[in-house]
Amino acid sequence: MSAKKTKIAILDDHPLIIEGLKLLFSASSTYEVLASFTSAEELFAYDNINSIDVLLLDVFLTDDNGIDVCLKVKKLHPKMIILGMSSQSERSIVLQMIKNGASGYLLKSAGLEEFIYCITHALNGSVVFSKEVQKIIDKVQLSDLKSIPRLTRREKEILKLLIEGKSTQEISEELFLSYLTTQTHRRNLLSKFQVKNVAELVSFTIKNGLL
Amino acid sequence: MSAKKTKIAILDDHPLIIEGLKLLFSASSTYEVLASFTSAEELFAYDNINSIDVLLLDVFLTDDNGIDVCLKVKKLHPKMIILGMSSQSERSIVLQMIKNGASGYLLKSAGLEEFIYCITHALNGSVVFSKEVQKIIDKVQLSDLKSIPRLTRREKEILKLLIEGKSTQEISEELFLSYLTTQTHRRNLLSKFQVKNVAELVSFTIKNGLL
DNA sequence: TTCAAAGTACCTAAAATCAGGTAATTTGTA
DNA sequence: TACAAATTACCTGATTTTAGGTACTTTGAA
Repeated sequence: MSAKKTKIAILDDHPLIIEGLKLLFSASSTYEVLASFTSAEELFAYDNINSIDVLLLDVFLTDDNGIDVCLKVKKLHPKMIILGMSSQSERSIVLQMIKNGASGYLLKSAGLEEFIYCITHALNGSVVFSKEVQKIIDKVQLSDLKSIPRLTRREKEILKLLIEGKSTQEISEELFLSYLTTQTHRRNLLSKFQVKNVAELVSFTIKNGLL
Repeated sequence: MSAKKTKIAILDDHPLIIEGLKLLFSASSTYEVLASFTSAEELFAYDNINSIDVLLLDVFLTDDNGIDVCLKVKKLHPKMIILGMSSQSERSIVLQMIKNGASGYLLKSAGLEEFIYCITHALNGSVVFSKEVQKIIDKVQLSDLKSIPRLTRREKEILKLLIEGKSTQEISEELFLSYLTTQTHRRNLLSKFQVKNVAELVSFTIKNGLL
């Protein structure tokens, strides 16, 4: 009797992680790694994408944003189970992933059994987190209606320069904007992120792997 | 004829990475993974530490700072070849690792062949970098005499609060300091890091995994 | 015990940020 | 094409940061 194995796909830009995961499932009688990708384009170009049961999705990709990828995949393939992964985790990013349709979130530092455990339960329809992630989820913080705001192109540009430590004056010159315009964008950024100064803005942005 | 294999140890708090690396070397006739650790304590407690030829060292450990670990290991075991690894890399952190005795630096996103290649060359006495790291090294930036400064206890406290977006006033109240004292520490931080505002300070600190 | 480093605190003044507005033009898309 | 969103720009004023000093006390290590 040839039981069909659950087909896993991996999207991660770390070949080592991919190898580790492949190894992890190689001995399994219930799971098999169908394919692995190091960029979102590869995934979307994959012609057998409909066969994927579970997608293990790295959230911090070099070219893409895992949160957006998650949403896009879920729109196109609603039945696919997606589990987010990253090395560090910020509460807000985990919640955002769930909001975008992910069935769970794992830290890459999770033990090997945890991976198996989480995948199994996600397939059963649960939303699952690895232990460390669960800890973060559990501590309810005031700060956490704070979802990740959608930024405009201009705002992203300015945010990037702010992170580099540029002043309003310098940003204005670099982008050929009026000092006052830059100030407006700056203010809108603080307001969108619900932070009260640029330090906090920078901190939040980097910790969440945005930009 | 039993040629002695080169003995590799791995210090990384990601079990998956460890598995991936083990797999990578499992087929090799010249290398073998002697041991793996998920914390610096484990490494230092290892009784066969003297047999290690090459240490693959994750720079962003949850409990320890890879840069410090590197220095400590090199002091105790000068002949051990150390290769730094991380997911992202900042020029300054790579340089700091080399300064502390590392023989090279790899991005975890490096291809599998790159790992082998770099280890081989490091054993021959070269200082090696994976491709992506080399790119970063190559672009000489003005900013890069900027080594990572040594901070005092107080400065670390204040830096932490600055990252949280706290103002001078708030920090003073929280630490029971005069407003003017906090201002002095703040100024010293900017000066030590050679940055010109708190945004850049926060950015540099987080990107380098300090604190 | 002695000396350097760390921690504390104060002064002044320029520069930049933050916060509250308003409003015209341009862009993208339904 | 019509409407919403984005981009641009200006005004004012309070608050905070940045930058240059000096100087006394405490702490820790040689």
